[in-house]
Amino acid sequence: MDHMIETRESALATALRERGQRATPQRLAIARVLTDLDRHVTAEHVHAEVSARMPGVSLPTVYATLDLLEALGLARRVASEGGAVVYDPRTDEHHHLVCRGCGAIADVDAPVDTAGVLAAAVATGFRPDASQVVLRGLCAACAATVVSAR
Amino acid sequence: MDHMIETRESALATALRERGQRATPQRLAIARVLTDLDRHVTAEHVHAEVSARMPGVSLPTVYATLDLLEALGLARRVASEGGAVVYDPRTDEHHHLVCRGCGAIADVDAPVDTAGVLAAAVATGFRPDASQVVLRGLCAACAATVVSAR
DNA sequence: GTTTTTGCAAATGATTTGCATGGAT
DNA sequence: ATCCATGCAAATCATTTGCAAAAAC
Repeated sequence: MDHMIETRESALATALRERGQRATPQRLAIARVLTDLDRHVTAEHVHAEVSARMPGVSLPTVYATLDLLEALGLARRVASEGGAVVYDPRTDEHHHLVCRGCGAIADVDAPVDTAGVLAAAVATGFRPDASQVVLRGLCAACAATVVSAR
Repeated sequence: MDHMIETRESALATALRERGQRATPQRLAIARVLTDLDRHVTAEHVHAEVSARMPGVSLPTVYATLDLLEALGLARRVASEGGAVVYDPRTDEHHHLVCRGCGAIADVDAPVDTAGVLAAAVATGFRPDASQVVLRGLCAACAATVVSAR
């Protein structure tokens, strides 16, 4: 059992070391929390959960680690309402609905061909890590509020 | 000439009144600034420029008005780095590159078929106002920095 | 006249920074 | 032994809120 845990941690630890990054217990814990929570989270959310497992981890460390995990391709930022940055442990292709009323973010799993934009981006020298379609509008609940407010 | 200006202002003024909103000089000035600047802007940018034309306009008013203009479909939010919210006066379909190194945002004009996601979104009761593809990655300048830092 | 919008000041929320200590390699 | 990462506290930045006065309808 100890052996399994060791093996699982090693995968990330190795990935970090290969990039010249140090495999600290905080980073491993934060990465674990991210995959365990398995939903859209803010730095505060991650900090709360990681603190329960490993007391003393600071918020600045969580911010720095989430940035790092994004650079490693292990997490993605989703376009948020402008408040807190939201991270997504899903790294497969999917898209997002952002409600301009309440700020809720929902996933959408529909295929989109982004080859054209990707090619145009690369042509300008941009090196894309991830793509997502973002739809802004009103969620069902907020749309109902606007109508009833008339 | 006075007549032309009056006519131009009336278009927005009428649109506002039709929605039960008041056509205040601040709102008209902010809307004008947005189209005149014709680039990605933050509330601070808009405030600086509108202040030059109409001293005394407050930042909270700029925030409220940008929100309103987005709801009216006269401006769009673009997915930003997480710092300040960025508004775009372009309301035609186009997409964005966001650099995770420096936060720069660039436009991409390549067609993307978002019909599938839109349909999936509407099926959940979401009412979309706008769609955009967001590519996160490194701009040419930041990509060069990473390579040279090795 | 009534209701909304504005401006001001203060509050709140998110993220970053500086610096000394501790830890990973 | 070296250099990077962490924790703490404070600073900074963006945005929102409460409330009284002014303006639009």
